[in-house]
Amino acid sequence: MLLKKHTLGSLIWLRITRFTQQSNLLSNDFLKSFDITVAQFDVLNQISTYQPVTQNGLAEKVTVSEGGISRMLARLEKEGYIQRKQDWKTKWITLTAEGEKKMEEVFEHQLAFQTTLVNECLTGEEQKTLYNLMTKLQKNTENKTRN
Amino acid sequence: MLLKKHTLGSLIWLRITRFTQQSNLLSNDFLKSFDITVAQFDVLNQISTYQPVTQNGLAEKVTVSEGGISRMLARLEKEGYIQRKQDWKTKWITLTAEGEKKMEEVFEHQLAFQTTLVNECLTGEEQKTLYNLMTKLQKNTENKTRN
DNA sequence: GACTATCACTTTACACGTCAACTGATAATA
DNA sequence: TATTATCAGTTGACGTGTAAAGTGATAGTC
Repeated sequence: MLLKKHTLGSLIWLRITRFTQQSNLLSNDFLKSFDITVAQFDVLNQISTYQPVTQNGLAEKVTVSEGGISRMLARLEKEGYIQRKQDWKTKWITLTAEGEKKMEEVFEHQLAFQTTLVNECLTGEEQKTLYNLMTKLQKNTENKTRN
Repeated sequence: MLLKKHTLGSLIWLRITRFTQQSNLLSNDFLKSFDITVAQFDVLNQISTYQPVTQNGLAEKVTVSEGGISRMLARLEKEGYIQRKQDWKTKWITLTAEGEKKMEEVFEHQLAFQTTLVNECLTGEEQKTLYNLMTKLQKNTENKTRN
């Protein structure tokens, strides 16, 4: 019996997986000069946007487990980028002055880096299309995760 | 001064990152019943397609570092799914009978799982478009990695 | 006031990824 | 033969993800 080796869906999945892996490599390499990783940038960026925010809320924003965000924040706190204030049962996260400064320093470069990677190979129209399709796909997947 | 918070490129990047993370969660959860992870499936699948293959070759196929593939294969060998045969300077990787059996058992289910995730939210036409755009993007990124 | 529940977070054990330093097999040369 | 280079893979230190068990603060109930 002849078995199907792949479908359009599985090919898409493969491309996305490889892209993510490779683009993280590039980003980490780039961010090394700022002494920060792409995961740390992602978290700091979300805090900067949504602060003050609880750990739970942050975990949801960056799609990471509670345990994962706990460890990440411990590191960022040790580095002096963020602070946690216990209030009632929850801890509220904010950037420290040093964290704000770091983000100011890094943000535009990382944004330019990501933007260039896409601009180099896709037209504006193509980017809009890709964004719409990826949004559909991601939202569908997100809904399934909530169960 | 008003700073730009994001570009189409960075929004795409975010969607892709979140999708990857969430879809890996779902896949791992699904594959748990087969006692295998999505990373292991990916590697076994590549071996099954390209065997016999060297560790170097395999590392490139799955976009993982030499060290990473070495550890992964050590695990898979311990589980009895693959074997490594030293020949000259290189080690050639093949699936064992048990590995073949595992893949036969898992493959179609994982393929169906991935396919469904995409079919649920995108039309055939949209899938073709997404595949083409992701291919462009991934290839562009891949080229940059080679330097 | 003591018991229990619950929420928010932490910790542990482990998978999987990186880089950089190391090892082992072969080849090439003095 | 001894020295050195090189290629292929391994290992160590560490970042980041998970699940599941543990902890500490608060609330509700007997």
